[in-house]
Amino acid sequence: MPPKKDYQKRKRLQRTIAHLFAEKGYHAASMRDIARHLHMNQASLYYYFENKEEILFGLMNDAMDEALKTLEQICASETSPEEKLNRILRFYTSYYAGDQHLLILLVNEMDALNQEYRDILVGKQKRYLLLFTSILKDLDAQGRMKQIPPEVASFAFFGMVHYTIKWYHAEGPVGLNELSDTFLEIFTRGILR
Amino acid sequence: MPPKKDYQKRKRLQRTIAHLFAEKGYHAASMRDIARHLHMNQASLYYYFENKEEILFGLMNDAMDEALKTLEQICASETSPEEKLNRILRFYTSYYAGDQHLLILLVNEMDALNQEYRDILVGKQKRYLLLFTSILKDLDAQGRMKQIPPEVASFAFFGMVHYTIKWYHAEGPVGLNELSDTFLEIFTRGILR
DNA sequence: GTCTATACTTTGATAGAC
DNA sequence: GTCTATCAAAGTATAGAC
Repeated sequence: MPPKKDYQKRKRLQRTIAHLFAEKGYHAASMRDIARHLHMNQASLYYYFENKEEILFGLMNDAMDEALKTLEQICASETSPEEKLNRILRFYTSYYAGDQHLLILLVNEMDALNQEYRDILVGKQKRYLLLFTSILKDLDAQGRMKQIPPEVASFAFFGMVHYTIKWYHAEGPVGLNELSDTFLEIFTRGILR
Repeated sequence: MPPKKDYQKRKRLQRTIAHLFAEKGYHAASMRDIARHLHMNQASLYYYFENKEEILFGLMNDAMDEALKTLEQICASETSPEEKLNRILRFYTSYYAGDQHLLILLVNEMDALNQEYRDILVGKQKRYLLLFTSILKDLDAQGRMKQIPPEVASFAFFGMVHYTIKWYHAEGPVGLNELSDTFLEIFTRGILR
């Protein structure tokens, strides 16, 4: 199947759909909902997209690629492991200044995809995890880290950060910088004096 | 609408349905799927349950009540804040020895419920958060805690723990006790020496 | 209590005019 | 490119026999 025309508009539509998918959930948002949201006819959607699942995959895949690219840049940079963690946290919190919906999709909607699509994203997630864990192993090689399974520590980090989609609002009392700093403190040094 | 009879069987059916909802997701699991899974006719489900949504709410509400009860007991006990955190972690990891599906539903499927149902559960979640945060404030009153917004710390904790549903398997290399201990260490003291 | 049969709604997707 | 009209499939739920 040849790629559809009008990439500009396609991208623009995708971004709006991301909001809808994130707010209502992929399954709960029907193609009619989407069309209404875009002020366009339902049938017209099929000019830009193959089908509903392809929309979701496109969104998640692009978001995953961008996250991977960012993490790769951070890992390749000549800075301390702690500064790398700091930059990763800044990247995550930047989602909330801009488009947190993509993070919501990545966390919530993996199961909505078919096997083929899911395999692709899971593969990229594994690379992502590996890259992150390598930072912790650098810390460990410097003798700075406790005897903690690096994977458990990685998942603890992701859990802490990804869970923000369930409670954090950038308009609330906690600012983005404070959030980021607090997470770094908790993860590296804990909550106790 | 009067409550249905045969509570024993209803409970038994509910438990199986919890597995299906957790594995496929609430929306993706149809009443036909459920019936097939239970080796029973689709129509027969409506003898035990009012409708599909009531099944999910019943499961989540029971799970939430049990979690609240446990947390209340822990908070009321005469032990140190750290021991309380330890017991809470043990309670969470016990989900994985037994029925992690309920935790998955609580984390994933809140949006699937209608406003009325959701309000009930959100109310209980808020009580849960308040109780947990009170433990951190006890620590703070003892002067043992860093200058960290208690709510952010609470959510960091829940994030770390709830995220296990995305990656942890009790059959894997990391045992339940090790998981629990590691989480307590990371949360209270961090990953660095 | 469990079944067959079916009503009714919503869904994703397509055909074809313009 | 966008629309109207429509389809087949799948969804939840109910009626009523046994």
